[in-house]
Amino acid sequence: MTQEKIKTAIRKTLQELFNYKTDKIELQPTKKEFKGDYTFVVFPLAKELKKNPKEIAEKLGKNLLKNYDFIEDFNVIGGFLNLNLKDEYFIEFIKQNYNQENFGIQQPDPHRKKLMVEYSSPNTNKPLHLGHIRNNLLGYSISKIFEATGKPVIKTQIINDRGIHICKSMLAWQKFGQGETPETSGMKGDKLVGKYYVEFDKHYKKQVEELKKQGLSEEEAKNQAPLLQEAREMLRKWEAKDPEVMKLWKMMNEWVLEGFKETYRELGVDFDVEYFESETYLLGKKIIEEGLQKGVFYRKEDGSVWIDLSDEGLDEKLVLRSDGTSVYITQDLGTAVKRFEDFDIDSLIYVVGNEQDYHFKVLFLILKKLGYEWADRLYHLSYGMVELPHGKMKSREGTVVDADDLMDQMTMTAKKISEELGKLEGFDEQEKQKLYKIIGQAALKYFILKVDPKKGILFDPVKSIDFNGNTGPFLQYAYVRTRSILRKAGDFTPDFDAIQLDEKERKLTRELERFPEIIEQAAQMQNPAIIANYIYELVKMYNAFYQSLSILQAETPGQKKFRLALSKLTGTVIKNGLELLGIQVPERM
RNA sequence: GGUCGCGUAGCUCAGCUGGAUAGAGCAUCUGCCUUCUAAGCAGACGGUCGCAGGUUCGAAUCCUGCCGCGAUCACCA
Repeated sequence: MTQEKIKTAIRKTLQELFNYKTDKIELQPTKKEFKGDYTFVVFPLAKELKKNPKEIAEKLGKNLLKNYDFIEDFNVIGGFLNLNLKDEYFIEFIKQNYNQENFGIQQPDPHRKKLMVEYSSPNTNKPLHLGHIRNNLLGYSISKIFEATGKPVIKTQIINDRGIHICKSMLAWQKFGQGETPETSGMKGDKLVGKYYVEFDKHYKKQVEELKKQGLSEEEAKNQAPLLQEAREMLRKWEAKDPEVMKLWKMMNEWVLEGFKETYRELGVDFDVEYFESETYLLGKKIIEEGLQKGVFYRKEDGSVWIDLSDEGLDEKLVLRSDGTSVYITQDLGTAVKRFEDFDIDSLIYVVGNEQDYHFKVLFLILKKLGYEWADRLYHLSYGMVELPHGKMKSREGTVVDADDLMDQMTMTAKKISEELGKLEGFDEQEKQKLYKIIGQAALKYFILKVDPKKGILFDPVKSIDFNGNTGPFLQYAYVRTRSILRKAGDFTPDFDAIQLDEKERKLTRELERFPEIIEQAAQMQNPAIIANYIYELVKMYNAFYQSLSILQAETPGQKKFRLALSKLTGTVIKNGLELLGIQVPERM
């Protein structure tokens, strides 16, 4: 990176002047109130060198100015050394990069060990909802971001296609479905199955009420309701591979998966490998055996197996039931190990909501105690819940926002706003439809990804989506303008004459320079919001530049070319940045 | 109750691993479409960074305590 030039210069000079060695030089863009392009803070050095910060800064500045020709000037305020760079420094950077479509984006290096990202991982008893959307967007985006740093990524999910909740929809369908299928009902498969999950709950509640009237306690009634008993029986049969149950299970699972596929496609996310819980739920028992031998676990009198994590500030945790069957964490132990066996990976990110923070803490700790060396390269990308103005989403109470419905709604909103503004008038119907979708998706995705994952989101489906300000469509629009200006200008060659740069041009260039660094940072912190907010900053600067400096009517040809190049690179960064968020960008709008 | 997370403008959020006078958008008000797309730009208004201490040249940022909100503490997943 070009910025490295400055850092290296500072590093060298510090060593020459004070015999002070350091690897990390932190450079920050100079605040607009002060003169300069980059600021180096010398306070931290003052202590170590036992010298007055101002003195250090002055000396450093003088030597930099003397020895490096890209430095124009410097000034010192307190312990801040503000460096003024020559125009050539910025021009050189633009010249090098303006034509690079992949600016900032690296190709995954096949020689590096891979990273696995697990996300989505739905249950097959109901459709995807708003919460899954946040999960999917985060998972997909973080995968893209890592790839852009050169790390190869395997995207995966584990489909929870087994268990009592699945049996509930199956049972309800069997009892009340009258042979209804996605074809006969015209419903999407996941919606149909979800309908019977709700149906189960309705009838179940009724039964519980009746039992309570007969004098049973709440708890007894819930436990003894015939429907639940039947569902449990069905689960037992499933585990015994009863052919009837298996057939039903396979059929309904296929319906759901077909439905998911469609939702994923609409959302623009995908997976490289899929795991199914029905195939992996028995894994992990071997690991328990292993752990018992190593003395990591212990067995209680009733046969259940536990781990004591109290010296880590956690509790005792069950890892195997007294009847020898596995619990959630047993399976997760098993699948984690399996993944490292199946693939050439060195780390694994789980994208899972923050209600499972504790679970993953325990999971990682156990794996560490078992001695897996990769255990400290497991990460939980934890994110906050999405809440609605009315409160929480509850699938049984019908207060969920369905993923498909939401996406449709976004397309409609995009259409409405576009029509009101009279945009897209020259486009034919097919192009329009495509654009509505792209714009609606951008609004939704950006709205969710721009906030820090660990924070909760308040999502108001009607009000919260806007196309002004810090939104997806705003950024798309900015990109489209960079394209339009290049179309007008036609081809140009990069022979920038000696020109003087405007303050806005310098600022924009300085911002562009940061892009590769920002990607690195977003990957490191596992936070796509860093990219989102960076692009927004960039676009604000671009708009200011665009609006107030005439690009095509620049005073000199060199200036015009420079501005065009600046426009082009800005467009590239917007595009690449948005694509890291899984947001498409149109050529025109 | 224990543990974890969050608390920044009326609202929604930034604030990059401690830096200079705290930043956007929405909302409210004022300007700017005959010149590259006004889904835009320029400006005004708006702050005890939950509260109280501490660490230091310097704290929204780190530490401690308290208050508020949320999650979690199952032989559920």
